[in-house]
Amino acid sequence: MAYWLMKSEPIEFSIDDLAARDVEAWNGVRNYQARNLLRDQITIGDQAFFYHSSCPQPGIVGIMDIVRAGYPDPTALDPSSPYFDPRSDPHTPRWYCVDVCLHQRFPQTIPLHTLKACPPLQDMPLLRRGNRLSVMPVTPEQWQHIINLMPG
DNA sequence: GCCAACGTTGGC
DNA sequence: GCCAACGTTGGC
Repeated sequence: MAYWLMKSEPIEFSIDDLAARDVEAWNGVRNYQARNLLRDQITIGDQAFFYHSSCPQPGIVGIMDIVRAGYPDPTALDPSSPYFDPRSDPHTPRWYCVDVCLHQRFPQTIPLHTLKACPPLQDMPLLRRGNRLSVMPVTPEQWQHIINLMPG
């Protein structure tokens, strides 16, 4: 049982979009470091924070359950997909995805500036300068600290 | 829209 | 294998 944080631009895919689905493939990740996590580390029963990036209020908006471990990302092989990678080979998959479902939508966003103000969270990759990882690990301590930031 | 930071590409 | 150029990310 491990914890993660996954970013999405809400203009592309938001927590509202996820709430409308039973299960959603978290696909389109095209970064090798994130790919390795999706392929090798993230598994059924793990949980992940849903993070909204590149938007008016960047921050954590809810929790997802991982319901299927890493498998080859079909969008990489689909010429009609915006995530199509012409160099992908079906026999040696380059990109991976996992399936997620919504566990909880927070009543309000935990904004990035709130996370930045928490000393126990300063080691999160999310808060490192220039960080660009869209899938990253969260320690149990960080996870609990963030949960405790929610009112109620 | 700006720009810093970073990953990827490709020439050599 | 180096490294400059380029494209992308993402906060502000």
